[in-house]
Amino acid sequence: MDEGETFQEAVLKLVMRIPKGRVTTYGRVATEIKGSVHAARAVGQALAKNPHPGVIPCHRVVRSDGDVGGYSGGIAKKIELLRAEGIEIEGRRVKNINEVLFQFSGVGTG
DNA sequence: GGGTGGGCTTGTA
DNA sequence: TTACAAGCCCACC
Repeated sequence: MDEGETFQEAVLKLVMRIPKGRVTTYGRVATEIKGSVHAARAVGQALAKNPHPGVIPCHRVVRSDGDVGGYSGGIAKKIELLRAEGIEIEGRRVKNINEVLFQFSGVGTG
């Protein structure tokens, strides 16, 4: 991330790059920024406190297990948003997580 | 200005 | 499936 950018900013910016109908995992974001999957917790913190709700598709971030994880507005809400994008959700997990899983690698277009 | 605790996680046994 | 441990950042005192 840029030196002037903070961890939170980096997370938000990265999540903003997630296209519609796609999702990513906390670990992916954490690895892209800190290179440590354990930073996933910090990623959740950044999203939980996203200063730009609506601009930051924090609902497109799920757990590596496919579970939608949590959501400040409610897990049910997160599921509804994902389904609204065409993502299949079963119970609290993404069925085609492997298909909608967005990868930052190879997206270096901008 | 310094120290501690909690959180939208992950991986292994 | 359940329980435990590791590492990261922000907020509070």
